[in-house]
Amino acid sequence: MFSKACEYGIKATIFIAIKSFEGKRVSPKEISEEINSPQAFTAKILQALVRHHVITSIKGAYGGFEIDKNKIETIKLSQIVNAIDGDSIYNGCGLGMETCDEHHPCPVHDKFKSVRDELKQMLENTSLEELALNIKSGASFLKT
Amino acid sequence: MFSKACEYGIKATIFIAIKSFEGKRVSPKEISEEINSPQAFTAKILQALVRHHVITSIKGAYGGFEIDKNKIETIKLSQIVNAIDGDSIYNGCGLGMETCDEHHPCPVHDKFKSVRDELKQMLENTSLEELALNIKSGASFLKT
DNA sequence: TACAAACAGGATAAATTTATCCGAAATAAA
DNA sequence: TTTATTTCGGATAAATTTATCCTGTTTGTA
Repeated sequence: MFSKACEYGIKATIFIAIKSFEGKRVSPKEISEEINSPQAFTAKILQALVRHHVITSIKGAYGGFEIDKNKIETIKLSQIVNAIDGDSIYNGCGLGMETCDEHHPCPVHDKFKSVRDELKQMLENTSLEELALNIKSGASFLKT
Repeated sequence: MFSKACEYGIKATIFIAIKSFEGKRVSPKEISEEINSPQAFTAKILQALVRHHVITSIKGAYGGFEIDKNKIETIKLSQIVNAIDGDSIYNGCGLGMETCDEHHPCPVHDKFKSVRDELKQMLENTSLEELALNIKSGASFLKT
C-alpha cells in the first residue's frame, strides 16, 4: 500500500509531534530507535519531510527535528503521504494505465473508485494530533 | 497499490477469459500485445497463475492459455491478486508492523480498517466474468 | 519417427527501492 | 574563535522488483 519510506515517515512524524508537545527536539537516532527503523534511511526521509514543510529541522548543536505546536492539529496524514509517495495511491489508475477516467476506464476503474475515495477521505480527515494523542494515551503503538 | 506483476496478471486473465468464451487459446505474445506489457515478464506471471489454478496452460503445438468456460464466473478478482501479490494488501498492517491487531494496533489501524475491508469485499465480490463482459461490450479497456 | 509449435523454468540483467557511509555546512556554547 | 554537535547531501551498496534471454520439455501433426 505505502512504501517503506512512507511507513517510516508517518511513524517518525507522529513521534516528533509527541516530543514537540513537550517542547523537545529529537534526533534521527532517537527517532529510529523509537519507531524501529534504519537510522540513515530514516534521516533521508526526514529531509524530504523538511523540504515539504511537514516538519522543521534545526541544524547545529542542540538542534534536531520538531513541529510547530500550533501546526500539529492542522497537519493531515495526506500531507505526510504526499510528501513521500505522492498522490498516485488515490489518484492514479488501479491497473497503472496512462489514461483512465470515466470516458476510458480500466477494467477495475468503477470498482476501485469507492475504495480510493474512502482512502483519500481517511487520509485527508486524519490529523497528526489525533494520531499523536493516541500514542500518548497508549491506545496505539509505534512499534511491535 | 498492486505490483506491476499483479496489474499485468489481472489484465492478462481478463483477456484470456474473453478468448476462452470464444473457445480460443492465446499465447503470451498475443496477450502482451493486447494488454501492452513486456512479453517475457508476462509469461512468468502466467506461469504463476497456472500454478495457482487461475488459468490453464496447454503445452505443445496448438497449445496456449485458456480458462474453463464454466469456471470464468466463479473466479474472483481476489484469487488473481492472491496468486501474485498474496493477501498482504488487505490483511497486513498499514504501517508494516509485525503484530498489529485490536490489542496492539498501529497508529492507523482503526482508520485503515474500513478501507481495507472495503477493498477486500470489492476484490472478493468482483468476478472475472463481469470484468471480461465489460471489456467485450466496450464499457472498459485493457490498454490506453 | 521426425519436426515444428508452444509453454516451463533457470540464468542473467536492468531498474527501482531500501539502506549505509562519510565529508561538508551550520550553529550553539565555551 | 574554537570546538562539539547536529543536519544536509552526495556517493555507494544491498535488496527487491521488473524485464530479458536461452535452453529444455511437451505435444500435435505430417
